[in-house]
Amino acid sequence: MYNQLEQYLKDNSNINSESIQKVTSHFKPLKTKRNEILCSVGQVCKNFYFINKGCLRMYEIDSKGNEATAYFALEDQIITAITSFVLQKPSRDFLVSIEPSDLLIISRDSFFKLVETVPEFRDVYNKFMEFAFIHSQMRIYSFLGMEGIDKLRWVMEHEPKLLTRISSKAVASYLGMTNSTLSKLRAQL
Amino acid sequence: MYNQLEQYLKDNSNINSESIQKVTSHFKPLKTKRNEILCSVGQVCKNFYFINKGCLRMYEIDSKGNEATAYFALEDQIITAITSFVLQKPSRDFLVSIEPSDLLIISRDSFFKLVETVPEFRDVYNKFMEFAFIHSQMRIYSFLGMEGIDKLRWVMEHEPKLLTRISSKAVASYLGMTNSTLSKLRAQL
DNA sequence: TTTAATAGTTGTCATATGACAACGTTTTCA
DNA sequence: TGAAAACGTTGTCATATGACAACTATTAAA
Repeated sequence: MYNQLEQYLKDNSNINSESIQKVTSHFKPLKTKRNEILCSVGQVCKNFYFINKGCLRMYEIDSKGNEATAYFALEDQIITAITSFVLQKPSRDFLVSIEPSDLLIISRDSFFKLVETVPEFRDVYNKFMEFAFIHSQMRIYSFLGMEGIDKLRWVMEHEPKLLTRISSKAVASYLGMTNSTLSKLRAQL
Repeated sequence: MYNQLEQYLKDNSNINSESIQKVTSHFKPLKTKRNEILCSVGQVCKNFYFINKGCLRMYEIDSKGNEATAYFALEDQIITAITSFVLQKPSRDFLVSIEPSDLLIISRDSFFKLVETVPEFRDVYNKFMEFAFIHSQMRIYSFLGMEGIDKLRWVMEHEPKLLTRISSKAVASYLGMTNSTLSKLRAQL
């Protein structure tokens, strides 16, 4: 149940067994179906998730009704509706399972209590933030001024799993294009 | 000299006078001209900056020779070529002054020593990361699938200073469009 | 101050992409 | 299993934006 999370903690800090025990004890298993909403627009996000199996997606719906995906998280990754989780303001995003998923869930209170009391867990959080930021920068850069075909190639190179596993529609919303455009670009390759 | 930095530290943590003293003592003043390069592509970024006066810009040049601006930092903000600074890999970005600027500079070694030894400074760093990430998310979202005119309106609403202070060319590279397009959009308003 | 370089504006034209629709395929769930 | 919904593909057409160029305005440097 906690093997993957333990490995994640070890990979991202110099954490010892005792602290691992302390940290993992605050995570509870949660099974979701496909398309289950973990955080909805307007809600204040109260939880943080580790993915044992499955896939979550964070996205918003803009003023024209179009979806824009911020990111996807697969196995052995952590995710939350970060802006809302951090600032405790109503979320502009949906956090949704796009596959039936086995998750580990921790409340915000427990999460930040651990951040304060377990230095290694604080390191894990900071690394997560750094990674999230760096990933986000890569996308801004990579996508600004890039043509559709190049965005597609970028994802093929950097996040190929997305293309095999996730619906074209969702990938298109991640690339900032319509699904019909993505379909035509795929045909061009 | 250190008034603004002190205020910044106070605004972003519950730091006491002693720690303020300890932190600020590691920052050294640095005056730059216009268009001075603080970190170049290929360099590993070794410093972190606080801006007393002036403006810095972080950008990259893509494979087609087009500039893409990640962000601008004005007075009372901190900035570095973050990805390189964090990962200590050669930077893909330029960090450049776009005005003559009065900066405070701290080396990466001192910076992370402070992060480890001064809990309040660690908080400041984490807040910076959180802010940087959240800002970056806002842009990804806001710009994905948005038309040029709406991106321009977004900046007018969220970062109006950029439009009055920074060259159109640089703003265009921040919005992911050419300067001629930006110019035409401005005429439309 | 003068000259050169840079930046901004505007026009024309080509093109990538969105909007929409038609259609076939796959998935869902009763 | 069968019906309905969702998804993916492909076509047509309209349009926003890039590329390029010509010109003006502004800024920098000698």
